[in-house]
Amino acid sequence: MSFATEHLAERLKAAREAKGLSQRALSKLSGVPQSHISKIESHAVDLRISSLVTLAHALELELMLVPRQALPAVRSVTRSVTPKPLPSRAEQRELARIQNKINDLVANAPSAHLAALQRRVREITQIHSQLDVDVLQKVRRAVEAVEPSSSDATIRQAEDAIHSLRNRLAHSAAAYKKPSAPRPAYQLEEDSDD
Amino acid sequence: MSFATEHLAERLKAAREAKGLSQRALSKLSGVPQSHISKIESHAVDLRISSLVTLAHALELELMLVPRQALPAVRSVTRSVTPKPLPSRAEQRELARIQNKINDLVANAPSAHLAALQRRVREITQIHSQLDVDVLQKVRRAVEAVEPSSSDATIRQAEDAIHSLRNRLAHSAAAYKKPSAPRPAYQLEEDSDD
DNA sequence: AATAATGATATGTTTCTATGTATCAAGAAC
DNA sequence: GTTCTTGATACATAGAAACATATCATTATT
Repeated sequence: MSFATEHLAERLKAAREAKGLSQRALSKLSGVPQSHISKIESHAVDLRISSLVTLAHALELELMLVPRQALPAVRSVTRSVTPKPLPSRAEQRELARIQNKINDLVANAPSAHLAALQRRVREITQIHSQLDVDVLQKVRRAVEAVEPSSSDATIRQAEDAIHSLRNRLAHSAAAYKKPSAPRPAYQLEEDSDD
Repeated sequence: MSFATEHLAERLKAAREAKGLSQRALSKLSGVPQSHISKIESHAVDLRISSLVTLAHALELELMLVPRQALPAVRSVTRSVTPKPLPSRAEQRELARIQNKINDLVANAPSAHLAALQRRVREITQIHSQLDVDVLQKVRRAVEAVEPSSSDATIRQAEDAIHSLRNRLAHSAAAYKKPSAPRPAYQLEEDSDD
């Protein structure tokens, strides 16, 4: 339909994919229906700002108005942000199964304890840095072993597994916090487009 | 109404005012109704992207999705863009009168010649850098002296006045093309808000 | 004092987003 | 080969933006 905003939609889509999220996953995360996300990404709608901002925030993006003059510099800065590598399919799968299991547990036998775990797991899926599938499998098995009627020991085991996974992640994630070395001073000259 | 997009509206308003445009002027420039602009600036609507982009473009702004990580750096770049000083009321007035006169002339006696002049004048109002009111007045008188029935000499005079005005502007405007000296390397640390 | 320009508002109509729910074909995983 | 998952698409509905037009009080300008 050409609203001269296609590149925004493209960026949204790229950001979603860079995070390894499906439209449905982003839908859950943002509250925006999957059908709508699809329409947006295929340039079928002239969406409202609130929608765009909602989606952007879910993808850790910020909507900004940038002076034309500053565009080249901003683009250069933006490009310099190192994207996190995507987890493999297998890893995504393990993470999904872990999350599902915990969600079930929370649904069947709610507790502050489990809720905390749930949050932690979500946190992990967000960070989703490099992970061994083996490690993930171990965690998953520990989690899947838990039943609403399980002993505290079983739960503890799963908890510990998740906890150590989280710590490991916190470490490797730190590497991405402050990306590449300080950049050379940028210029504000004119510049060709992307 | 709080759409978490107030700052965008604020930026639009600030940009408009920085250009010395009234809501009606911006309306003409962008095609967006004045009433709508007012609503937008007072956070009364959750506007569509097309509207935002239209207005932004009229104000030489670009709508961008910026990774959270890059926000501080982008802000720093954006801030570094030196805004042009506003022309005084008196200058605005002179410019408006010149423009009106030429518009009338074009309407009454269209010609490629006049159209070119019209474009040039619009260009000047866009650049709107510092100008002596005296100089503007002189130009205005030259322009206002022209009637559809005027001699070529009269028209020539107006033309010359505008031409020299333009050249003078091109000079002083160059000073803003490359703003302040090269900046120090920026950092990508976290940062407080505006 | 009279005039013009400004931003905020009102109304009535048209258009389209946003949402919920559901289906579908293509491809991936088991 | 069957089941899941994916993105695209359909449809009905509610609510809101967009628009044209006009008014109004306030503030500048002459």
